[in-house]
Amino acid sequence: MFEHFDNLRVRFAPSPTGYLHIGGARTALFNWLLARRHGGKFILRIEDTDELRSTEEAVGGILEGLHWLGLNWDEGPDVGGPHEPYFQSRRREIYHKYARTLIESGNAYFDTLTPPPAPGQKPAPQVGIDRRAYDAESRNAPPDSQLELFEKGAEFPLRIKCPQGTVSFQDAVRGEVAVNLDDVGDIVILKRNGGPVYNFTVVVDDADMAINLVLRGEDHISNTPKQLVIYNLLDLTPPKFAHVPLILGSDKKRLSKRHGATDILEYKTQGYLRDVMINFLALIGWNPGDDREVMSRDELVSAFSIGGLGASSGVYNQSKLDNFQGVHVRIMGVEDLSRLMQDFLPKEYTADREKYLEVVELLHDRIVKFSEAEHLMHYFFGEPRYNEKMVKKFLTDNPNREELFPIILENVEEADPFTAGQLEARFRLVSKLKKVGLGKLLQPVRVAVTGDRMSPGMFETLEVLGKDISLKRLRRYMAL
RNA sequence: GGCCCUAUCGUCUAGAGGUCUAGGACGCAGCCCUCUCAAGGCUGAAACACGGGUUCGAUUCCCGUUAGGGCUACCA
Repeated sequence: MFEHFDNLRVRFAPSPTGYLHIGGARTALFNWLLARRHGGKFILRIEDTDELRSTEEAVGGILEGLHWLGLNWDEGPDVGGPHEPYFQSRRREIYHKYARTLIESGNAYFDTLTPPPAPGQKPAPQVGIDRRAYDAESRNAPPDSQLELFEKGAEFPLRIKCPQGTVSFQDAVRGEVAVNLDDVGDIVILKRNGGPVYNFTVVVDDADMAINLVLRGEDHISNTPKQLVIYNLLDLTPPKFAHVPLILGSDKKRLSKRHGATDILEYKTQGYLRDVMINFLALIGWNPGDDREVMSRDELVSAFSIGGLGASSGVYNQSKLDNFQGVHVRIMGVEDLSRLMQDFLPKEYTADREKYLEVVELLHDRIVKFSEAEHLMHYFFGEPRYNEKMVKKFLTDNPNREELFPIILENVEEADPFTAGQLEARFRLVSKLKKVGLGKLLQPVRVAVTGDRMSPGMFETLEVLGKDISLKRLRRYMAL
C-alpha cells in the first residue's frame, strides 16, 4: 500500500531555529528520494511560527545546505509554487480561516479558565485536566458566543474539543499505532496572542498543500494522533505517515555538537563530496535490499523504496563516512577529482594544469577529505614543511649518512632521463650492490624532499618534482 | 511519572518459522604486496538483550522484563 504512488507530494518542513543538521538532512533526503523515485513533487516549507527562535540566518543556512546536497525542491522558497507562501509566518490568515471553521462547527472553544502562564514559565500541563470545569465554563458554550470572542480578538487560547475513544494510523515503517484520545486532550491551536501552534499549522499546511505522504522524524510520532484529531475535526483526509528513526551519537544519545560536526555545511567545508554525504545518510535507516553500499545519486533514486526503511535508530559512524569518501574518490576519474578538489587548494597549486593532474594522479589513492589535500601535496608546490623529528632521525642523526648520502646524491644527479623508471633502476642496482635495503636509501630522500616520512612512491614523486628541485632539497641535507 | 517507538557483531545492516555451524560493509587484528603512507588481496576475532509462551521447530509470531530513544508547552 505504500509502494505505489500517483501524484506523490511530499515535503520537508524544517523550523529555522538553527542550522541544518545531519538528521534533518537525512529526512529531507528521504523525501527527495521518494519524490524523484515516483515522479512526485518535493515541497519545502519553512516552519517559522516561533518568532522568538526563528532567524533569517537559519533559513539561509538550511537552504544552502539543501542546495549543497543537491536536494532541489519543486515548490517552496525561491522557486514559489501554487500554494504560496511557503513560510508559515506569512500564512496567518489561512490558519485563522481554519480556526474559524473549527469554531463554527463547535469543535473549538476559547479557554477562559486557564490563567496566562507566568512570564518565562512553561504553561501548566493541560492533558488530564478536569474537563468538567471546562464543560461548564466554555467547552459547551454555543459556537456563536465563541465566534464573537474570535471576532473581538479575545485574549484566550483556542482549544480543540477532543473527542473520546482512540485514534490509530498505519505507519509505513512501523505498522499500526493506536493511542487513547484521553492522552491527546483539548490541545491549544491558537495561542493567547492569536499565534497558531505547531500541531495545528502542520495539519492546515499539509492539507492545503495537498501533501499525501508525510515522512518525518520519529520525534513526531507522538504528535501524529493530535494531528489526526484535527484532520477529523476539520473533516479533512489525512496523508499517509512514515516515521523514520533518529540518528544517534556514539553514546546512543541524540546527536549534538559533542559528536563532531552536525551542521551539514561543516561537511562541505571539510571537503566531503555531496554524493558521499547522500550515500552515507541514505544508508542510516535504509538499505536497497541487497548488499550494495557505495551508490551514486542515480542508483539511490532508482533503488529507493519506503519498504527498505528500518524502524530502529542508527548511530552516526564517522569512520564509515570517511570510508565512503575514500571509495567515491577512488572510483572517480582524475579529471573529476581534480576539478572538485581545486576549490580547496591555493590557486598556485592548480595553475599549471598538467603538473596539478600529475600530482592528483599520484595522490589518488590517498585522498579522503579535501581539506587535507593541501597538506598531502604541499611539497610539490613549495618548500616542504619539515617534520623536525623525522629530519633528525633520517637525515641529521642518520648513522649511515657518510656512507649513503654521497651515493644517493650521485645517483640522483646522474639520472638521465630524470624519470621514475630510470631512478628506480639506479636505486635498485645500488641497493643490490651495496647490500642496503631500498628503505634505507629512500626514507632519507623522502624526508629531505617531502618533509615527512610518508608520501607517494619516491621515484614518481621525484620525477614530478623535477631534477632541479629534487637535488636542491637533497643537497640541503646530504651535502657533507 | 504517563503515553508512544525501538531492540541481530563495537557501528551500519541482511534475515520476513526450518535455507543460520546467522550473510555483507565499516572498524579492529594478523598475513601478503611493498621504498614510507595509502590502495589492493587473503585470513581472523566479533551479534540474535533476558524470561515466558505459540509451534514438531523460533533470530523471525505473542506477552512480560530490561535497556535505549521520543513525546508529555499558549516550542517546532
